[in-house]
Amino acid sequence: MRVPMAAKKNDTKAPRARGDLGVTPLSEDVSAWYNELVFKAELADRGPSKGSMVIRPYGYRVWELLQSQLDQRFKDTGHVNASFPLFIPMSYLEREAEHVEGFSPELAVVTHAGGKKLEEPLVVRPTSETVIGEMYAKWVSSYRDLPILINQWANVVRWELRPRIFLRTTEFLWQEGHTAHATEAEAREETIRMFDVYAEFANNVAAIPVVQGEKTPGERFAGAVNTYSIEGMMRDGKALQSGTSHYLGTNFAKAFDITFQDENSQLQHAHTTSWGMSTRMIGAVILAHGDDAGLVLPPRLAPIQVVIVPIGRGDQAEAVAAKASELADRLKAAGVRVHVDDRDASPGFKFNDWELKGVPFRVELGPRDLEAGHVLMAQRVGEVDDKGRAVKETLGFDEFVAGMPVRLDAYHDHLHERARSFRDEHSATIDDWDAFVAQVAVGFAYALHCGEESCEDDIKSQTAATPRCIPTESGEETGACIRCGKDSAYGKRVVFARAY
RNA sequence: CGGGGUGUAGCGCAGCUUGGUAGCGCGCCUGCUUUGGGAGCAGGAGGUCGUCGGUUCGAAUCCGGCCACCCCGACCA
Repeated sequence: MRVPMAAKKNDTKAPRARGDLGVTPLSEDVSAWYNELVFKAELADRGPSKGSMVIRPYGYRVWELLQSQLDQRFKDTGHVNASFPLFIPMSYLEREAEHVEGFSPELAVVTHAGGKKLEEPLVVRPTSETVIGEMYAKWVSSYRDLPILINQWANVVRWELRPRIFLRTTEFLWQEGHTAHATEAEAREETIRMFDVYAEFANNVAAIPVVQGEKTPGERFAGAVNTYSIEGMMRDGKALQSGTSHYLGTNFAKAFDITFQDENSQLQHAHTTSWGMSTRMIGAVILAHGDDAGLVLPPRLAPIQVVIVPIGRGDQAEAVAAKASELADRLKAAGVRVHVDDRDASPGFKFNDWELKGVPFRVELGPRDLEAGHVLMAQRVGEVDDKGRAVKETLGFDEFVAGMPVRLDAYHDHLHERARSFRDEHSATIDDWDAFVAQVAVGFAYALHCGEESCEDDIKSQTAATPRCIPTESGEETGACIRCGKDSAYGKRVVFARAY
Protein backbone atom coordinates (compact mmCIF):
# COMPACT_ATOMS: atom_id res chain seq x y z
CA MET A 1 0.00 0.00 0.00
CA ARG A 2 1.37 3.36 -0.94
CA VAL A 3 0.76 6.36 1.19
CA PRO A 4 0.57 9.47 -0.94
CA MET A 5 3.00 12.01 0.35
CA ALA A 6 2.77 15.76 0.51
CA ALA A 7 3.69 18.13 -2.26
CA LYS A 8 7.30 17.04 -2.15
CA LYS A 9 8.18 13.39 -2.32
CA ASN A 10 10.55 11.98 0.26
CA ASP A 11 14.11 12.78 -0.56
CA THR A 12 16.44 10.10 0.65
CA LYS A 13 19.18 12.63 1.25
CA ALA A 14 16.96 14.92 3.27
CA PRO A 15 14.39 12.86 5.11
CA ARG A 16 11.44 14.58 6.75
CA ALA A 17 12.49 16.25 9.95
CA ARG A 18 9.58 14.64 11.74
CA GLY A 19 10.63 11.16 10.73
CA ASP A 20 8.49 8.53 9.20
CA LEU A 21 5.69 8.79 11.70
CA GLY A 22 4.87 12.39 10.93
CA VAL A 23 2.08 13.47 8.65
CA THR A 24 1.84 16.35 6.23
CA PRO A 25 0.66 19.29 8.32
CA LEU A 26 -3.06 19.95 8.19
CA SER A 27 -2.31 23.59 7.62
CA GLU A 28 -0.33 22.72 4.50
CA ASP A 29 -2.62 20.29 2.66
CA VAL A 30 -5.81 19.01 4.24
CA SER A 31 -6.31 16.29 1.69
CA ALA A 32 -2.82 14.81 2.05
CA TRP A 33 -3.03 15.20 5.82
CA TYR A 34 -6.29 13.25 5.93
CA ASN A 35 -5.10 10.46 3.65
CA GLU A 36 -1.87 9.92 5.57
CA LEU A 37 -3.42 10.25 8.98
CA VAL A 38 -6.07 7.60 8.43
CA PHE A 39 -3.30 5.08 7.72
CA LYS A 40 -0.72 6.25 10.20
CA ALA A 41 -3.15 6.47 13.10
CA GLU A 42 -4.11 2.90 12.22
CA LEU A 43 -7.76 3.72 11.82
CA ALA A 44 -8.13 2.01 8.47
CA ASP A 45 -6.35 0.63 5.48
CA ARG A 46 -7.28 0.27 1.87
CA GLY A 47 -8.85 -2.96 0.77
CA PRO A 48 -7.92 -4.82 -2.39
CA SER A 49 -10.72 -3.53 -4.59
CA LYS A 50 -11.35 0.03 -5.60
CA GLY A 51 -13.04 2.06 -2.92
CA SER A 52 -12.97 -0.66 -0.31
CA MET A 53 -11.65 -0.18 3.19
CA VAL A 54 -10.51 -2.27 6.08
CA ILE A 55 -11.42 -0.71 9.38
CA ARG A 56 -8.58 -1.59 11.73
CA PRO A 57 -9.11 -2.34 15.41
CA TYR A 58 -8.39 1.20 16.57
CA GLY A 59 -10.82 2.67 14.05
CA TYR A 60 -13.37 -0.05 14.66
CA ARG A 61 -13.32 0.69 18.37
CA VAL A 62 -14.29 4.27 17.54
CA TRP A 63 -17.15 2.85 15.48
CA GLU A 64 -18.21 0.57 18.33
CA LEU A 65 -18.27 3.47 20.76
CA LEU A 66 -20.29 5.49 18.30
CA GLN A 67 -22.58 2.57 17.67
CA SER A 68 -23.29 1.76 21.28
CA GLN A 69 -24.04 5.35 22.25
CA LEU A 70 -26.25 5.93 19.22
CA ASP A 71 -28.01 2.61 19.66
CA GLN A 72 -28.82 3.50 23.24
CA ARG A 73 -30.52 6.63 21.98
CA PHE A 74 -32.58 4.59 19.53
CA LYS A 75 -33.68 2.26 22.28
CA ASP A 76 -34.52 5.21 24.50
CA THR A 77 -36.83 6.51 21.78
CA GLY A 78 -38.67 3.21 21.48
CA HIS A 79 -36.89 1.52 18.59
CA VAL A 80 -35.86 -2.10 18.22
CA ASN A 81 -33.17 -3.67 16.06
CA ALA A 82 -33.63 -6.26 13.32
CA SER A 83 -31.75 -7.48 10.27
CA PHE A 84 -32.89 -7.47 6.65
CA PRO A 85 -31.30 -9.12 3.59
CA LEU A 86 -28.21 -7.89 1.79
CA PHE A 87 -29.62 -8.89 -1.62
CA ILE A 88 -32.65 -7.15 -3.00
CA PRO A 89 -34.49 -8.22 -6.16
CA MET A 90 -33.91 -5.60 -8.83
CA SER A 91 -37.65 -5.29 -9.38
CA TYR A 92 -38.10 -3.97 -5.84
CA LEU A 93 -35.93 -0.97 -6.56
CA GLU A 94 -37.89 -0.31 -9.71
CA ARG A 95 -41.17 0.01 -7.89
CA GLU A 96 -40.43 3.49 -6.64
CA ALA A 97 -39.60 5.56 -9.72
CA GLU A 98 -37.51 8.30 -8.11
CA HIS A 99 -35.75 5.80 -5.88
CA VAL A 100 -34.36 3.69 -8.76
CA GLU A 101 -33.52 6.73 -10.73
CA GLY A 102 -31.54 8.14 -7.86
CA PHE A 103 -29.69 4.96 -7.05
CA SER A 104 -29.22 3.17 -10.37
CA PRO A 105 -25.83 4.75 -11.17
CA GLU A 106 -24.33 3.38 -7.99
CA LEU A 107 -25.83 -0.10 -7.80
CA ALA A 108 -23.75 -3.24 -7.63
CA VAL A 109 -25.79 -6.01 -9.22
CA VAL A 110 -25.38 -9.76 -8.86
CA THR A 111 -26.31 -11.50 -12.11
CA HIS A 112 -24.78 -14.93 -11.51
CA ALA A 113 -24.88 -17.20 -8.51
CA GLY A 114 -24.45 -20.90 -7.89
CA GLY A 115 -22.72 -21.17 -11.23
CA LYS A 116 -25.80 -20.04 -13.12
CA LYS A 117 -27.27 -16.87 -14.45
CA LEU A 118 -30.02 -15.66 -12.15
CA GLU A 119 -33.62 -15.36 -13.32
CA GLU A 120 -33.72 -11.92 -11.81
CA PRO A 121 -30.65 -9.86 -10.93
CA LEU A 122 -30.11 -9.12 -7.27
CA VAL A 123 -28.99 -5.72 -6.13
CA VAL A 124 -26.56 -5.44 -3.24
CA ARG A 125 -28.51 -3.08 -0.99
CA PRO A 126 -27.59 0.59 -1.35
CA THR A 127 -30.23 1.22 1.38
CA SER A 128 -33.16 -0.91 2.45
CA GLU A 129 -36.38 1.06 2.03
CA THR A 130 -37.57 -1.40 -0.59
CA VAL A 131 -37.05 -4.75 1.12
CA ILE A 132 -38.22 -3.34 4.37
CA GLY A 133 -41.27 -1.82 2.69
CA GLU A 134 -42.09 -5.21 1.24
CA MET A 135 -41.90 -6.79 4.69
CA TYR A 136 -43.86 -4.03 6.38
CA ALA A 137 -46.65 -4.60 3.86
CA LYS A 138 -46.89 -8.16 5.14
CA TRP A 139 -46.82 -7.17 8.78
CA VAL A 140 -49.31 -4.34 8.70
CA SER A 141 -53.04 -4.74 8.25
CA SER A 142 -54.59 -2.81 11.10
CA TYR A 143 -53.89 0.57 12.68
CA ARG A 144 -53.19 -1.55 15.75
CA ASP A 145 -50.04 -2.85 14.00
CA LEU A 146 -48.64 0.65 13.86
CA PRO A 147 -46.28 2.24 14.46
CA ILE A 148 -43.40 -0.04 13.48
CA LEU A 149 -40.13 1.35 14.81
CA ILE A 150 -37.22 -0.73 13.54
CA ASN A 151 -33.55 -0.01 13.06
CA GLN A 152 -30.87 -2.13 11.47
CA TRP A 153 -27.09 -1.95 11.72
CA ALA A 154 -25.72 -3.08 8.40
CA ASN A 155 -23.30 -2.68 5.55
CA VAL A 156 -24.48 -1.19 2.29
CA VAL A 157 -22.87 -0.78 -1.11
CA ARG A 158 -22.93 2.24 -3.37
CA TRP A 159 -20.56 2.11 -6.30
CA GLU A 160 -18.40 5.17 -5.94
CA LEU A 161 -16.74 6.96 -8.78
CA ARG A 162 -14.40 8.72 -6.45
CA PRO A 163 -13.86 6.98 -3.15
CA ARG A 164 -12.33 8.43 -0.02
CA ILE A 165 -11.71 6.46 3.12
CA PHE A 166 -14.56 6.88 5.63
CA LEU A 167 -16.06 9.75 3.65
CA ARG A 168 -17.07 7.84 0.54
CA THR A 169 -16.29 4.16 0.31
CA THR A 170 -17.97 1.66 -1.93
CA GLU A 171 -19.06 -0.40 1.03
CA PHE A 172 -19.77 1.32 4.31
CA LEU A 173 -21.29 0.54 7.68
CA TRP A 174 -24.28 2.40 8.96
CA GLN A 175 -27.56 2.14 10.71
CA GLU A 176 -30.81 2.72 8.95
CA GLY A 177 -33.99 3.30 10.88
CA HIS A 178 -37.26 2.54 9.13
CA THR A 179 -40.58 3.40 10.67
CA ALA A 180 -44.19 3.21 9.57
CA HIS A 181 -47.00 5.25 11.08
CA ALA A 182 -50.74 5.65 10.83
CA THR A 183 -50.70 9.38 10.34
CA GLU A 184 -48.63 11.97 8.59
CA ALA A 185 -48.33 14.00 11.79
CA GLU A 186 -46.91 11.06 13.67
CA ALA A 187 -44.43 10.19 10.90
CA ARG A 188 -43.31 13.79 10.64
CA GLU A 189 -42.82 13.89 14.39
CA GLU A 190 -40.68 10.76 14.17
CA THR A 191 -38.59 12.24 11.36
CA ILE A 192 -37.81 15.30 13.45
CA ARG A 193 -37.28 13.29 16.64
CA MET A 194 -34.52 11.23 15.04
CA PHE A 195 -33.12 14.28 13.31
CA ASP A 196 -32.76 15.82 16.76
CA VAL A 197 -31.19 12.63 18.11
CA TYR A 198 -28.48 12.92 15.46
CA ALA A 199 -27.83 16.54 16.26
CA GLU A 200 -27.67 15.84 19.97
CA PHE A 201 -25.34 12.93 19.33
CA ALA A 202 -23.04 14.99 17.11
CA ASN A 203 -22.78 17.67 19.77
CA ASN A 204 -22.62 15.58 22.90
CA VAL A 205 -20.68 12.55 21.73
CA ALA A 206 -18.67 13.61 18.69
CA ALA A 207 -18.22 17.18 19.98
CA ILE A 208 -19.13 18.49 16.55
CA PRO A 209 -21.46 21.47 16.49
CA VAL A 210 -23.82 20.93 13.58
CA VAL A 211 -26.17 23.04 11.55
CA GLN A 212 -29.56 21.36 11.39
CA GLY A 213 -31.84 21.95 8.49
CA GLU A 214 -33.97 20.69 5.66
CA LYS A 215 -32.42 19.80 2.34
CA THR A 216 -33.47 21.74 -0.74
CA PRO A 217 -35.42 19.68 -3.29
CA GLY A 218 -32.32 19.19 -5.41
CA GLU A 219 -30.45 17.60 -2.52
CA ARG A 220 -33.29 15.46 -1.28
CA PHE A 221 -33.08 11.66 -0.83
CA ALA A 222 -34.41 9.76 -3.85
CA GLY A 223 -38.03 9.01 -3.01
CA ALA A 224 -38.41 11.27 0.03
CA VAL A 225 -40.90 14.06 0.60
CA ASN A 226 -38.58 15.89 2.99
CA THR A 227 -34.96 15.27 3.87
CA TYR A 228 -33.27 16.77 6.92
CA SER A 229 -29.56 16.74 7.55
CA ILE A 230 -26.97 17.73 10.09
CA GLU A 231 -23.98 19.51 8.60
CA GLY A 232 -20.68 19.88 10.39
CA MET A 233 -17.84 22.17 9.41
CA MET A 234 -14.49 20.56 8.75
CA ARG A 235 -11.12 22.22 9.37
CA ASP A 236 -10.91 23.36 5.76
CA GLY A 237 -14.27 25.11 5.91
CA LYS A 238 -16.05 22.43 3.94
CA ALA A 239 -19.36 20.99 5.07
CA LEU A 240 -19.87 17.34 5.82
CA GLN A 241 -23.33 15.87 5.97
CA SER A 242 -23.16 13.41 8.80
CA GLY A 243 -26.68 12.21 9.40
CA THR A 244 -29.98 12.39 7.54
CA SER A 245 -33.61 11.84 8.40
CA HIS A 246 -36.33 11.50 5.78
CA TYR A 247 -40.08 11.85 5.79
CA LEU A 248 -41.08 9.50 2.98
CA GLY A 249 -44.80 10.32 2.95
CA THR A 250 -46.79 7.51 1.40
CA ASN A 251 -44.36 7.08 -1.53
CA PHE A 252 -42.98 3.76 -0.38
CA ALA A 253 -46.27 2.68 1.20
CA LYS A 254 -47.88 3.04 -2.21
CA ALA A 255 -45.06 1.31 -4.04
CA PHE A 256 -45.05 -1.62 -1.61
CA ASP A 257 -48.67 -1.61 -0.60
CA ILE A 258 -48.22 -0.90 3.07
CA THR A 259 -51.89 -0.43 3.90
CA PHE A 260 -53.99 -0.72 7.03
CA GLN A 261 -57.56 -0.27 8.10
CA ASP A 262 -58.09 2.66 10.43
CA GLU A 263 -60.56 3.00 13.31
CA ASN A 264 -63.32 3.72 10.79
CA SER A 265 -62.54 0.61 8.73
CA GLN A 266 -61.12 2.79 5.98
CA LEU A 267 -58.15 1.40 4.06
CA GLN A 268 -55.17 3.78 4.26
CA HIS A 269 -51.55 3.95 3.26
CA ALA A 270 -48.99 4.16 6.04
CA HIS A 271 -46.61 7.09 6.33
CA THR A 272 -42.99 6.03 6.56
CA THR A 273 -39.67 7.52 7.60
CA SER A 274 -36.04 6.50 7.34
CA TRP A 275 -32.88 7.87 8.92
CA GLY A 276 -29.22 6.97 8.87
CA MET A 277 -25.77 7.68 10.16
CA SER A 278 -22.68 5.95 8.78
CA THR A 279 -18.96 5.36 9.15
CA ARG A 280 -18.65 8.72 7.43
CA MET A 281 -19.13 10.12 10.93
CA ILE A 282 -15.63 8.86 11.74
CA GLY A 283 -14.37 10.96 8.84
CA ALA A 284 -16.25 13.91 10.32
CA VAL A 285 -14.53 13.43 13.67
CA ILE A 286 -11.11 13.28 12.01
CA LEU A 287 -11.72 16.35 9.88
CA ALA A 288 -13.50 18.44 12.48
CA HIS A 289 -11.02 18.05 15.34
CA GLY A 290 -7.64 17.01 13.94
CA ASP A 291 -4.53 19.19 13.84
CA ASP A 292 -0.94 19.24 12.58
CA ALA A 293 0.12 16.64 15.13
CA GLY A 294 -2.54 14.19 14.01
CA LEU A 295 -5.82 12.90 15.24
CA VAL A 296 -7.81 14.55 18.01
CA LEU A 297 -10.46 12.26 19.40
CA PRO A 298 -13.37 13.47 21.47
CA PRO A 299 -13.24 11.54 24.76
CA ARG A 300 -16.59 9.82 24.32
CA LEU A 301 -15.38 8.22 21.11
CA ALA A 302 -11.75 7.70 22.10
CA PRO A 303 -10.76 4.02 22.40
CA ILE A 304 -8.12 5.17 24.87
CA GLN A 305 -8.95 8.20 26.98
CA VAL A 306 -5.82 8.17 29.09
CA VAL A 307 -2.51 6.59 28.21
CA ILE A 308 0.14 6.02 30.83
CA VAL A 309 3.74 6.00 29.62
CA PRO A 310 6.05 4.38 32.16
CA ILE A 311 9.58 5.71 32.09
CA GLY A 312 12.73 4.10 33.41
CA ARG A 313 14.64 0.89 33.15
CA GLY A 314 16.43 -1.60 35.27
CA ASP A 315 15.71 -1.49 38.98
CA GLN A 316 13.27 1.35 38.56
CA ALA A 317 11.20 -0.30 35.90
CA GLU A 318 9.46 -2.71 38.18
CA ALA A 319 8.29 -0.12 40.67
CA VAL A 320 7.15 2.19 37.89
CA ALA A 321 5.28 -0.61 36.14
CA ALA A 322 3.56 -1.59 39.37
CA LYS A 323 2.45 1.98 40.02
CA ALA A 324 1.29 2.40 36.43
CA SER A 325 -0.80 -0.70 36.62
CA GLU A 326 -2.25 0.33 39.97
CA LEU A 327 -3.24 3.74 38.63
CA ALA A 328 -4.72 2.10 35.54
CA ASP A 329 -6.83 -0.23 37.65
CA ARG A 330 -8.14 2.65 39.69
CA LEU A 331 -9.02 4.60 36.56
CA LYS A 332 -10.77 1.60 35.05
CA ALA A 333 -12.81 1.29 38.20
CA ALA A 334 -13.82 4.91 37.71
CA GLY A 335 -15.03 4.04 34.20
CA VAL A 336 -12.10 5.54 32.33
CA ARG A 337 -10.67 3.81 29.24
CA VAL A 338 -6.99 3.67 30.11
CA HIS A 339 -3.96 2.01 28.54
CA VAL A 340 -0.46 1.45 29.86
CA ASP A 341 2.06 1.68 27.04
CA ASP A 342 4.71 -0.84 27.99
CA ARG A 343 6.14 -1.20 24.49
CA ASP A 344 9.88 -1.39 24.14
CA ALA A 345 10.27 2.07 22.64
CA SER A 346 11.58 5.39 23.84
CA PRO A 347 9.27 7.70 25.77
CA GLY A 348 9.60 10.39 23.13
CA PHE A 349 8.43 8.02 20.46
CA LYS A 350 5.41 7.09 22.53
CA PHE A 351 4.47 10.71 23.24
CA ASN A 352 4.38 11.47 19.54
CA ASP A 353 2.65 8.25 18.69
CA TRP A 354 -0.22 8.85 21.09
CA GLU A 355 -0.56 12.41 19.97
CA LEU A 356 -0.87 11.14 16.40
CA LYS A 357 -3.55 8.77 17.59
CA GLY A 358 -5.50 11.51 19.28
CA VAL A 359 -5.58 10.21 22.86
CA PRO A 360 -7.08 12.96 25.07
CA PHE A 361 -4.73 12.66 28.06
CA ARG A 362 -1.20 11.33 28.33
CA VAL A 363 0.50 10.66 31.59
CA GLU A 364 4.21 10.27 32.23
CA LEU A 365 5.27 8.17 35.15
CA GLY A 366 8.94 7.78 36.00
CA PRO A 367 11.19 7.29 39.03
CA ARG A 368 11.15 11.00 39.86
CA ASP A 369 7.36 11.00 39.88
CA LEU A 370 7.24 7.91 42.00
CA GLU A 371 9.40 9.60 44.56
CA ALA A 372 7.44 12.82 44.50
CA GLY A 373 4.11 11.02 44.58
CA HIS A 374 2.68 12.55 41.43
CA VAL A 375 2.26 12.16 37.68
CA LEU A 376 2.93 14.52 34.80
CA MET A 377 -0.11 14.91 32.62
CA ALA A 378 -0.47 16.46 29.17
CA GLN A 379 -3.74 17.23 27.44
CA ARG A 380 -3.84 16.50 23.68
CA VAL A 381 -5.43 19.85 22.91
CA GLY A 382 -4.65 22.51 25.46
CA GLU A 383 -1.96 24.92 26.51
CA VAL A 384 1.35 24.63 24.70
CA ASP A 385 4.83 25.97 25.39
CA ASP A 386 6.99 27.93 22.96
CA LYS A 387 8.02 24.72 21.22
CA GLY A 388 4.39 23.92 20.57
CA ARG A 389 4.45 21.08 23.04
CA ALA A 390 1.80 20.38 25.60
CA VAL A 391 2.26 22.06 28.94
CA LYS A 392 2.52 19.27 31.49
CA GLU A 393 0.58 19.43 34.68
CA THR A 394 1.73 17.92 37.96
CA LEU A 395 -0.98 15.93 39.72
CA GLY A 396 -0.92 13.88 42.92
CA PHE A 397 -1.95 10.28 42.35
CA ASP A 398 -5.30 10.55 44.11
CA GLU A 399 -6.10 13.87 42.56
CA PHE A 400 -5.24 12.47 39.15
CA VAL A 401 -7.49 9.43 39.49
CA ALA A 402 -10.39 11.18 41.17
CA GLY A 403 -10.37 14.13 38.78
CA MET A 404 -10.20 12.21 35.52
CA PRO A 405 -13.91 11.78 34.76
CA VAL A 406 -14.50 15.49 35.25
CA ARG A 407 -11.48 16.37 33.14
CA LEU A 408 -12.73 14.18 30.31
CA ASP A 409 -16.05 16.01 30.34
CA ALA A 410 -14.32 19.36 30.42
CA TYR A 411 -12.11 18.28 27.55
CA HIS A 412 -15.17 17.29 25.54
CA ASP A 413 -16.62 20.74 26.16
CA HIS A 414 -13.34 22.33 25.17
CA LEU A 415 -13.26 20.50 21.84
CA HIS A 416 -16.88 21.32 21.15
CA GLU A 417 -16.35 24.97 21.95
CA ARG A 418 -13.22 25.09 19.83
CA ALA A 419 -15.07 23.56 16.88
CA ARG A 420 -17.99 25.91 17.44
CA SER A 421 -15.88 29.05 17.41
CA PHE A 422 -14.01 27.82 14.38
CA ARG A 423 -17.31 27.31 12.61
CA ASP A 424 -18.67 30.68 13.67
CA GLU A 425 -15.51 32.43 12.56
CA HIS A 426 -15.91 30.78 9.18
CA SER A 427 -19.59 31.53 8.73
CA ALA A 428 -21.20 34.71 7.47
CA THR A 429 -24.49 36.16 6.35
CA ILE A 430 -24.03 37.19 2.74
CA ASP A 431 -26.07 39.37 0.40
CA ASP A 432 -23.56 40.17 -2.29
CA TRP A 433 -22.34 37.80 -5.02
CA ASP A 434 -18.64 38.64 -4.80
CA ALA A 435 -18.72 38.29 -1.05
CA PHE A 436 -20.54 34.99 -1.52
CA VAL A 437 -17.80 33.64 -3.77
CA ALA A 438 -15.18 34.65 -1.22
CA GLN A 439 -17.13 33.23 1.71
CA VAL A 440 -17.79 29.76 0.30
CA ALA A 441 -14.07 29.49 -0.40
CA VAL A 442 -13.44 29.57 3.34
CA GLY A 443 -16.63 28.38 5.02
CA PHE A 444 -20.40 28.66 5.26
CA ALA A 445 -22.39 31.39 3.54
CA TYR A 446 -25.93 32.10 4.73
CA ALA A 447 -27.72 33.53 1.73
CA LEU A 448 -31.15 33.93 0.18
CA HIS A 449 -31.91 31.72 -2.79
CA CYS A 450 -34.66 31.45 -5.37
CA GLY A 451 -34.91 27.69 -4.87
CA GLU A 452 -34.54 26.79 -8.52
CA GLU A 453 -32.36 23.83 -9.34
CA SER A 454 -30.90 25.45 -12.43
CA CYS A 455 -29.77 28.32 -10.24
CA GLU A 456 -28.27 25.88 -7.70
CA ASP A 457 -26.40 24.24 -10.55
CA ASP A 458 -25.16 27.57 -11.74
CA ILE A 459 -23.85 28.43 -8.29
CA LYS A 460 -22.18 25.06 -8.09
CA SER A 461 -20.41 25.45 -11.41
CA GLN A 462 -19.26 28.97 -10.49
CA THR A 463 -18.12 28.29 -6.94
CA ALA A 464 -18.18 24.53 -6.23
CA ALA A 465 -20.58 25.34 -3.40
CA THR A 466 -23.99 23.72 -2.97
CA PRO A 467 -26.92 24.48 -0.70
CA ARG A 468 -26.26 22.31 2.35
CA CYS A 469 -29.57 22.87 4.07
CA ILE A 470 -32.15 25.41 5.08
CA PRO A 471 -31.27 25.85 8.75
CA THR A 472 -34.08 25.21 11.17
CA GLU A 473 -32.84 28.00 13.38
CA SER A 474 -32.75 30.74 10.74
CA GLY A 475 -35.29 33.49 11.21
CA GLU A 476 -37.96 34.33 8.65
CA GLU A 477 -36.52 36.37 5.85
CA THR A 478 -37.19 37.02 2.17
CA GLY A 479 -35.48 39.04 -0.51
CA ALA A 480 -33.55 38.65 -3.72
CA CYS A 481 -31.71 35.47 -4.70
CA ILE A 482 -27.97 35.79 -4.17
CA ARG A 483 -27.31 34.58 -7.69
CA CYS A 484 -30.15 35.42 -10.04
CA GLY A 485 -31.95 38.14 -8.10
CA LYS A 486 -35.38 36.53 -8.30
CA ASP A 487 -37.57 36.33 -5.21
CA SER A 488 -36.16 34.04 -2.57
CA ALA A 489 -37.82 30.77 -1.66
CA TYR A 490 -38.21 28.92 1.64
CA GLY A 491 -38.80 32.14 3.60
CA LYS A 492 -35.34 31.71 5.12
CA ARG A 493 -31.67 31.83 4.37
CA VAL A 494 -29.93 28.76 2.98
CA VAL A 495 -26.44 27.62 4.05
CA PHE A 496 -24.13 27.26 1.09
CA ALA A 497 -20.73 25.60 1.31
CA ARG A 498 -18.32 23.37 -0.48
CA ALA A 499 -19.02 19.85 0.69
CA TYR A 500 -17.38 16.50 1.02
C1' C B 1 -16.41 8.79 -18.28
C1' G B 2 -12.68 12.87 -19.19
C1' G B 3 -7.67 14.90 -17.48
C1' G B 4 -3.06 13.81 -14.83
C1' G B 5 0.11 10.33 -12.27
C1' U B 6 2.25 5.79 -10.37
C1' G B 7 3.50 0.50 -10.35
C1' U B 8 11.21 -1.66 -8.12
C1' A B 9 12.03 -5.08 -0.30
C1' G B 10 6.80 -4.13 4.77
C1' C B 11 6.60 1.62 3.79
C1' G B 12 8.67 5.99 1.07
C1' C B 13 11.85 6.41 -3.06
C1' A B 14 16.42 6.29 -6.53
C1' G B 15 18.13 3.54 -10.70
C1' C B 16 15.60 3.87 -16.77
C1' U B 17 17.92 9.33 -20.71
C1' U B 18 23.22 6.32 -22.36
C1' G B 19 20.69 -2.10 -21.70
C1' G B 20 25.50 -5.76 -18.50
C1' U B 21 21.49 -9.16 -13.68
C1' A B 22 19.30 -3.91 -8.20
C1' G B 23 20.38 0.43 -4.42
C1' C B 24 19.13 4.34 -0.41
C1' G B 25 16.19 5.92 3.95
C1' C B 26 12.70 4.20 7.41
C1' G B 27 10.78 -0.22 9.38
C1' C B 28 12.00 -5.53 10.65
C1' C B 29 15.47 -9.54 13.18
C1' U B 30 19.99 -10.45 16.66
C1' G B 31 23.47 -8.54 20.31
C1' C B 32 25.33 -4.74 23.50
C1' U B 33 24.58 0.10 25.35
C1' U B 34 20.39 3.40 26.09
C1' U B 35 15.22 5.50 27.84
C1' G B 36 11.79 12.51 31.23
C1' G B 37 9.83 14.70 23.47
C1' G B 38 10.54 10.56 17.45
C1' A B 39 17.92 6.48 20.89
C1' G B 40 23.20 4.73 19.38
C1' C B 41 26.67 1.17 17.53
C1' A B 42 27.60 -3.54 15.25
C1' G B 43 25.81 -7.59 12.58
C1' G B 44 21.65 -9.63 9.61
C1' A B 45 17.09 -11.05 6.82
C1' G B 46 14.18 -9.40 2.92
C1' G B 47 12.95 -7.94 -4.21
C1' U B 48 10.79 -13.70 -10.44
C1' C B 49 11.53 -4.70 -10.76
C1' G B 50 2.52 -4.85 -11.98
C1' U B 51 1.54 -8.23 -16.14
C1' C B 52 1.84 -10.37 -21.16
C1' G B 53 4.53 -10.16 -25.50
C1' G B 54 8.55 -8.08 -28.72
C1' U B 55 13.78 -6.35 -29.80
C1' U B 56 18.69 -8.12 -28.04
C1' C B 57 24.09 -12.46 -26.65
C1' G B 58 21.82 -9.90 -22.48
C1' A B 59 15.92 -5.88 -20.43
C1' A B 60 13.96 -2.76 -14.11
C1' U B 61 16.08 0.06 -18.30
C1' C B 62 14.16 0.14 -25.31
C1' C B 63 9.13 -0.97 -28.10
C1' G B 64 3.85 -2.60 -27.97
C1' G B 65 -0.55 -4.53 -25.52
C1' C B 66 -3.13 -5.35 -21.01
C1' C B 67 -4.19 -4.71 -15.77
C1' A B 68 -4.37 -2.26 -11.23
C1' C B 69 -4.27 1.66 -7.99
C1' C B 70 -3.87 6.89 -6.72
C1' C B 71 -4.90 12.21 -7.57
C1' C B 72 -7.99 16.30 -9.98
C1' G B 73 -13.35 17.17 -12.24
C1' A B 74 -19.18 15.30 -13.16
C1' C B 75 -23.19 11.40 -8.93
C1' C B 76 -23.58 10.28 -3.60
C1' A B 77 -24.10 9.01 3.37
